This record gives sequence, C-alpha cells and structure tokens, in this order.
Amino acid sequence: MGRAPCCDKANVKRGPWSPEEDQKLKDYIDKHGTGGNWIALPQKAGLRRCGKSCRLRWLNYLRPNIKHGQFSDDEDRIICTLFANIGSRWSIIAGQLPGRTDNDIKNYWNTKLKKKLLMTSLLLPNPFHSSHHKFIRPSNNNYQHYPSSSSSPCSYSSTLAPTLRFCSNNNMNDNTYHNYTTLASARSFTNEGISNVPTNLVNIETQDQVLGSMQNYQDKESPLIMFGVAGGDEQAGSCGSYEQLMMFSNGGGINNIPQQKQIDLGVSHCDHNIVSNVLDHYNMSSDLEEIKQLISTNNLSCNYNLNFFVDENKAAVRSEDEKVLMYY
DNA sequence: AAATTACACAACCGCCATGGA
DNA sequence: ATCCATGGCGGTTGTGTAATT
Repeated sequence: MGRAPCCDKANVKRGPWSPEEDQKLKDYIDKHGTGGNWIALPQKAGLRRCGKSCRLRWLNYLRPNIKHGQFSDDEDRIICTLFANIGSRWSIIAGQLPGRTDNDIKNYWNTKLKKKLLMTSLLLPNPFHSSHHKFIRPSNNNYQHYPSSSSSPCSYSSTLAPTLRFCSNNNMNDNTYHNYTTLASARSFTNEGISNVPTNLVNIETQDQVLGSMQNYQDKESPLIMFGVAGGDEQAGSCGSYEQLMMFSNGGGINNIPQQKQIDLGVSHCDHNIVSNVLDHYNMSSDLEEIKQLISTNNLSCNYNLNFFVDENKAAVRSEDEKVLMYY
C-alpha cells in the first residue's frame, strides 16, 4: 500500500491550464493570498485542480515579476558557474537569478545550455593527443600528494583557483548562497586590488578561503596531475568554477576525482603554442583576446605558471600570479 | 498536403524535510 | 517520540508547435 494521494485524482483536472483557470487562481490569490495551505486552496478558489498543481502554476507562471524569454550571457554564466559548484540545485540557482524559476532554469539547462557547452567543448583538441606538446611530469608514478605549500617534483602550480565569492553583506558565514564568479568575469584582478567588481559586493573570498587549501597529486594509472581540495567530498576540486570541466563532474574534491575521471593537468612549462592552440578553440568571448595577448606578451611558459584543466577534450587555463588568465 | 520528427517548456510524480498535533 | 499533512524540490513525462521529410 502506497502513500495516500494528496487529492482525488479522479475528480481533478489535469494538463494545461486554461486562461479562465489562470484568472481564477490569480484573482483568488490577489484577494486572499495563498493562505498557507495549497491543498485547500483550489476548492476555495473554485478550481478543479490539485493543490500542488495550483502551487506550481502560481510559482512558475502566474506570480508577479516572472521573467520569460531569452537568457542573457550573464545569466548563462551564473547558471554554469553555480552548476559547476553546487550541481543541479535549481532552486538555489534560481535564487541568484531574479525573475527566473527553478523550472525555467532546469528546462533551459537540459534543452539548451548543456548542449551549448558541449558543442564548445567538442571543438577543443585533446592536448594529450597533440603531436608537439611536452608535458613535464613527475618521474614517480605512485599516488602522491603534494601539499600546496611544498614543492612537487616538478613545478606544477598548486595555487588557488581564482574563484571569488561575493557577499552582499558583511557576514561570510551565513549559509545563503552568494554570487560566485571567476576572475574572467571580475576582470583585472591583481594582488593590489580588484577593479570592475560591483561596488555593492562587500566581501571577497578566494577559493582558498572558501574551500580550503588545494592539493595536487598524481594518479598512479595515468600521467596526470590532479588538483583538489584536501579532504573535500562534496565540493568541487580546484576547478570549482570551470564550467567547461565541471560540466562532466559532480563536484567532489580530491577524494572523488578518480571516480569522476576528472583530470586537472598542471602544465607548468608547456610549449605556449599548445596554449594558443587550445585557446583558439575557445572563440567565444573577448576574454580570449585578453588571454592571448597576455600569452604573447609575457612568454607565459616562463613567467607564468599555467595550469590546464583538462577533461578529455576540455580545458581551462589560469595563471599563478592572479592576473586574468582563466577562460571558460 | 500529410505524416513524422524534433524541440521547448509546462506539468506531473514521487521522494524528502519540516513542523504541528 | 511518533505520526501525518504539507510544501518544496528535482527528475521525468506530456503536450503543443515548428521544422523536416
């Protein structure tokens, strides 16, 4: 015997709402509010609908200030970043996008955004199969953890991913989700200061502060260096905000990386042609030009400690000196 | 022009958390 | 402490429409 149904399914209308039903529901709620009881509402409002159906109709369609229509690039970015950080928690993601509903975002992700990202990713070459690159890697093929503070057998960067967490009040410890962004969207982040960050955002945390110190290690079964947060299980690893990468992982930090086949490859001293080749395939944003400019003017392979975060065909890039280099 | 397929998005289902009795 | 009603959520399905064959 299963759970008792919330309403009498036989006497309840289902399927698309008519304009008349919408009007009845809207009129009733405008006049009386929801009364804190959706189950009782339909009868009071003269609707032959399940209370849950009324609630959904109101929340997703009828309530004021619902935004319909195309998602902006900024909205895309927020969705991707949050998805990378917290997964399919649509209601939380919706909380960051005024006027959007969780259902809307979920549909948008499932039907368009995911594909859009996938197409972008598929355009990338796989750096492992490139003929002219040379990845420097440790000679030791055992699992090996390299705390971020110590030097690894080669100069992999274990710097912090340039993820920023903005907080619109002064309390970073409250549990509400704030806007996550990346250096690429914050722009012009340096050790001296941050420009172009919205002034209404008070506090800024680096991923180090948010997630803890990064570690990297080498998988004994692959020549790859993994990055992640020590002891992390739910959180994303070093690539917490790299949508291109995280699309295909569920988060998980360093402990779960092997299971997810998530690959973060440190490429400290790679041929910078590789960087350019990969970036050429990310031809989506003006950030690309910024990155390429930095690469070409700064002999990156020497002056910057670049990381590629690679998952099969996908990659992102960042620098160690906290200038804008990441692309996603 | 009709049939079929693809797509977008609205709606439903079932599970889980919560709070009151 | 337990039960139960309800709300909230995320996954999935259904439906209408546009595009294609």
